[in-house]
Amino acid sequence: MLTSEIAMAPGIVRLPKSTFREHIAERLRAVILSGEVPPGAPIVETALARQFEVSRGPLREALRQLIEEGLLVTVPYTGTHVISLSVEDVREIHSMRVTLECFAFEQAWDKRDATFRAELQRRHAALVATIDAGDDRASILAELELHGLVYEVCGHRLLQRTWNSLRGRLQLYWAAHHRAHSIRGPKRDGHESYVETALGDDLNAMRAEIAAHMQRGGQQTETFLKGMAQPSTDPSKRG
Amino acid sequence: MLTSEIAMAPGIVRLPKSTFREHIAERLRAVILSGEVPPGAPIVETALARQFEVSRGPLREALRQLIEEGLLVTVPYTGTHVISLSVEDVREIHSMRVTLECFAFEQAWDKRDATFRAELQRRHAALVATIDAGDDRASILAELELHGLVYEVCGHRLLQRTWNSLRGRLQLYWAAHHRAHSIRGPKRDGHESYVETALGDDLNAMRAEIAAHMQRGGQQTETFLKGMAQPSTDPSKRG
DNA sequence: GTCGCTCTGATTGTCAACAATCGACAATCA
DNA sequence: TGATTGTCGATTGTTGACAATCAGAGCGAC
Repeated sequence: MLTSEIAMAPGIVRLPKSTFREHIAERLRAVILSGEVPPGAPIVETALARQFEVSRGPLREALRQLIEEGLLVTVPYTGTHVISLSVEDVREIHSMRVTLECFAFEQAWDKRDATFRAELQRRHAALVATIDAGDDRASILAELELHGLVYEVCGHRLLQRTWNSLRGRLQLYWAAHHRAHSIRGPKRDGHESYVETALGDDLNAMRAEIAAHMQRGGQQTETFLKGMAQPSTDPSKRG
Repeated sequence: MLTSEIAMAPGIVRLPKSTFREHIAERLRAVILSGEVPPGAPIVETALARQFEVSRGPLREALRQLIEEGLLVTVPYTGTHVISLSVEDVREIHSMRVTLECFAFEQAWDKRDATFRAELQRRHAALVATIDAGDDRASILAELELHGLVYEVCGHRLLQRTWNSLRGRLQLYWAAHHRAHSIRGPKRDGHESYVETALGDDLNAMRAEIAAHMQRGGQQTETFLKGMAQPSTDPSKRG
């Protein structure tokens, strides 16, 4: 779904104005989030500019965008590289997910119409399909799609924006996680009760379900990360 | 507190590496958040470049940074301008504040040592002082400082990062708000119970206090915004 | 009067060259 | 031998010029 398409009339959409910066940012984000360019990998402007067949101007702007999104880190006059998340970073991602997703369900609780229910089950089925097929990369995307539904439905743009930012880090972590040990594949789905509760009538139960769900995921990855403690390269500063 | 200063030896600190981009982003953010450049105002690259005495390259990167922070909006080949928040945007900011600040207090609840208590009271006193002095601009900063303490203490870098982003929008709104009608000045402080509860022992009471506090602020501004419904120029898309 | 067209000035997007800085290696000296 | 300093290649930061695009003014046809 292209969010940059602006509806003007039935069947008519304004084509998004294209700049090199946008295309580069999009493609670069894709290869980073897919894990093709692993965490910690250096990003060299001149090489990338040659590869994308553009000059360094628009490339640098694309990099600046990804830096602000929290996917890259740069040191002036020295270099740029893909962030590598520490154990603590991952822990923070999980706790933040609980908070945001509970808030999203609170906002969306009264908006769960028939369309929502059907879409939720459709996405769950899609996730199960990718897991059964053993397609790790697709299952990552499917799981993000499933959890993303409530943010789309709740109608809170600022919340969705925040989730988008968090989703990037989560996806980055999952991709690296899978890349390193591929422990996602064999595991069972674990979203049955999530979907069931989301379709039920108990908001408090949903809050508990989210916390439990994230904690399961957190513990699974916690054991994996033990021992390979790498320093966080995530800048806690603002600019 | 300059976080970029790194202690090396007594009296010796590493000077922060400076680039034009950083300085411009800093100064431009300051004038936007102070309200000197009001919401909706156009940002012309060539004019700004002349003003800052740099070329358009680093200036564009600074703009890109502020765009990603959500302070500016740009349309390719057309122009850039300061965002203007709609009524709905402000409503979202307030609801998000409740969620984040409750989460922050949950994380920080067991870390409220003597230093925290003293600092909280110090910042509250500073806020009261600015209000008594009738200094609207200073009182905005003081209130942000007061609410920011819990984020600093909770030790959750991702949460603090999220708060920083939200704070920018809040500050922008407050500045424009004050600029338009200056209704902040005469009003009483209203943080007594907030501080009192934050120093108490009831986390649930704190949650309720936060919700009530934000709702008060929300209602105050709600009436002000009624009727001057301006369309949101905040891009809900990602990048 | 209104619609559509062209032209124009302004603004942004892109490029290639140049300058500043850094990290690493080699040379030098106590 | 160890530490310090000079040098060099690589990389990023910056610049000014040029190209692409847009919004609106002006004008003519209907």
